[in-house]
Amino acid sequence: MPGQSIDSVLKMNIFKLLHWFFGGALYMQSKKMKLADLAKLAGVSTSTASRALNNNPLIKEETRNKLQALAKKHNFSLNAAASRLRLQKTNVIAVLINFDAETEQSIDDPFLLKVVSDINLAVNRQGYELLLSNSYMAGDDWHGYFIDGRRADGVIVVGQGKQQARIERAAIEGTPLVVWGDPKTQGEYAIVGSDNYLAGCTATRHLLDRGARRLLFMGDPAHAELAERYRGFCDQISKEPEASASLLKIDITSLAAYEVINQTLLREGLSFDGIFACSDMVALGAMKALKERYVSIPNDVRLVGFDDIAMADISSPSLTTIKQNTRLAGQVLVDKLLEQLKGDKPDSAQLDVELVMRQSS
Amino acid sequence: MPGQSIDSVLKMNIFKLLHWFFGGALYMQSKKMKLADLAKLAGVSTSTASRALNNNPLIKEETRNKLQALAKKHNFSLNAAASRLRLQKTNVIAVLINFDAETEQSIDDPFLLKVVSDINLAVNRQGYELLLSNSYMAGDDWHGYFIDGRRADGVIVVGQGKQQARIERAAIEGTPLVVWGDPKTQGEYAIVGSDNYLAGCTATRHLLDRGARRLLFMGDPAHAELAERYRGFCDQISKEPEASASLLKIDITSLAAYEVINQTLLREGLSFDGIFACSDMVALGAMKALKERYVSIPNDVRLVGFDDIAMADISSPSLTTIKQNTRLAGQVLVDKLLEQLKGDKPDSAQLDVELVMRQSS
DNA sequence: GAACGTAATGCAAACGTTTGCAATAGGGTG
DNA sequence: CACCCTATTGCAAACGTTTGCATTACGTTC
Repeated sequence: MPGQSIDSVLKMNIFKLLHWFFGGALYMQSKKMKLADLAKLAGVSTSTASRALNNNPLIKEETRNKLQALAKKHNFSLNAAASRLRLQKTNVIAVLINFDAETEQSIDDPFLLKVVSDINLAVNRQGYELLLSNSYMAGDDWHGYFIDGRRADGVIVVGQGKQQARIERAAIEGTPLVVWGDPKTQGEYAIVGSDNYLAGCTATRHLLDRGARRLLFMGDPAHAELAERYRGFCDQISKEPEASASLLKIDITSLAAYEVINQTLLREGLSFDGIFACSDMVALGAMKALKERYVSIPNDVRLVGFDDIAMADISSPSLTTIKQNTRLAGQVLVDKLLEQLKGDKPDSAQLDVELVMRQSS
Repeated sequence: MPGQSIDSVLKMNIFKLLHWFFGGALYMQSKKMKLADLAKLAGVSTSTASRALNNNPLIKEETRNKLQALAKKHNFSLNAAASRLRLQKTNVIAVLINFDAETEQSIDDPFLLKVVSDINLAVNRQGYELLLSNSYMAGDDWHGYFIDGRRADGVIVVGQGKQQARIERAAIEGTPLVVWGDPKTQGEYAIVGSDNYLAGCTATRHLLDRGARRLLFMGDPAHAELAERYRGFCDQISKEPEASASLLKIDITSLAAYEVINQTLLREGLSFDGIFACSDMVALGAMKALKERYVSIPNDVRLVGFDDIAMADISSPSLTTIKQNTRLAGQVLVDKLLEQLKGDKPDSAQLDVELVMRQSS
């Protein structure tokens, strides 16, 4: 009958469709192969398979190679969740961007992002993975969230912040922990950072050497790192009889810097001839304000920044600045964290900085 | 006897020591409390405890509150590894920074970092965590590594790259996947990105409107996104009879831009009066070279960038640019990924761009 | 008071690894 | 051939959750 023939055509197509579906598209996500399956395929026990994949010398090299080849052939990967559960170890390092109660806001300082990026490299080089987190996710109980929660084996905190209670608490509770911040701060935890005092001295001395006498510090000494830079700044100025200093306390953004320089110029005219900015972004904000009012850099005002972000080299005039070695920082941060995972209690570390002289001074 | 008394004193001290040791310092890292312990404390079964903490309405509200309070009191957190194993779900989204076989090198374009940062926000807002990864860790078999390996539930790829084989493969193998790139590219996967063609048109039209006639495009059309921008560029120029165009094919770095402009000026003099740079970093590199040779911006050369990074506003002259909405991009990327986790197959999405007019044009 | 319905809770299996210990194989020695 | 030694492999338990199903408690209805 005609009806039947149509029916069977339909059926055939449906079959084809199903075949394609299950044999093709869905085949890919068919039951994920587990270690036991791999073992069966190789004709060994799961224990042998496990050891073989982990390169355990207990297993004959021949067997090991065979299993590793088989695993590669079948795109087999171990279930990390299961491993972590069994081993009580995650092979993950959490990086915690630490902001002060700021409204949920993404990072805009390129320097911090660079630090994260360099930490990422160092973490990978050690065979760990990187969980990018922030106070929003981790809440206040960092130890509970990361360590007890088996989300990471240790934590790197980027940004000391103004209040260090949560860091201190996590450290006391036994969280393997390293902080990027001011290494002179005393606490229960290891801190890696530049020698901010020395850097402050160097930058200021450089300004003085260039003939500046009425100096400005732009930044907020409430931050531990900036406090050190400011201390170096003040110390150097006190050594120079004719030099005077003042402090422009601002948020660490280029916008704040731009505005405060504008206001200062309006109010007092050109009451300074040298600026030590606490970051390159601040320096560049200041530079913009100065240029708009036709203040010549470096003739009228010498300008030194901090960080050596990419823009420091591109701005015009290019920006003299203190270079922080983020690459090394990432390395050291991770090394110190891994030491803690081994049970040691590493000290804080000061990294050398470097004055990069460019046109702005 | 005297001997005994000494003995007992010793013993007492040892006891004290042990007490301090286990009751004090080590107490902190004493056996991590597990769900069963919490349940015992509350006098319920582990199943009830589990359900209570997960707010399962099967459990009486009173019991739920009690358990949640108890958990908070004891800083209890569920073992994520165990949950993930049992649930076959990680609640993690991997973000994969995709570079082209470049030597192990950290990102330096602030724009990409901004994208990552905005993705991070969006991911968190959905209650997921963010695994920051790269091709170095993930190898070629992304599906195996992330999905089968139960490291993440889905992947967001930042940077389409020049070769898309690995992306395609992962998509075919069923990886929930979204890419930040050129949404016009056809493929097995959803792509989110700006409308680069339109953006190219807008930027170029703007240059033409400002009177530029001999235009330069700086960038490498081998990248899908840049190809679209270039296409828009060419289309607009072809509509303007007297306008001419040329292409400076360079890496997307400010340094490359600086050098190529320098060379061009040396070789040909000022052979152009308008530049469309494929990124702000490129634009700023070009700007530096121009300023050093006293080419006036925007009088002699009008300059338009792309991205609207923070620096665009601070440079002087400030940089006219095409703003990409990274905030929204993060949101959309995550939304589309979550759709896939639900089983849907979302389409690519084009985001609107905006011409931000500043002094450079 | 038996039967039933509903709300709340408990039991036990399962997720996929890793590893201490037991077991086996194979080869050399007395 | 019995014995032992070593090199290799297998067995089974454990890691800490979640959840289908069974069970209990308790009030209601006939």
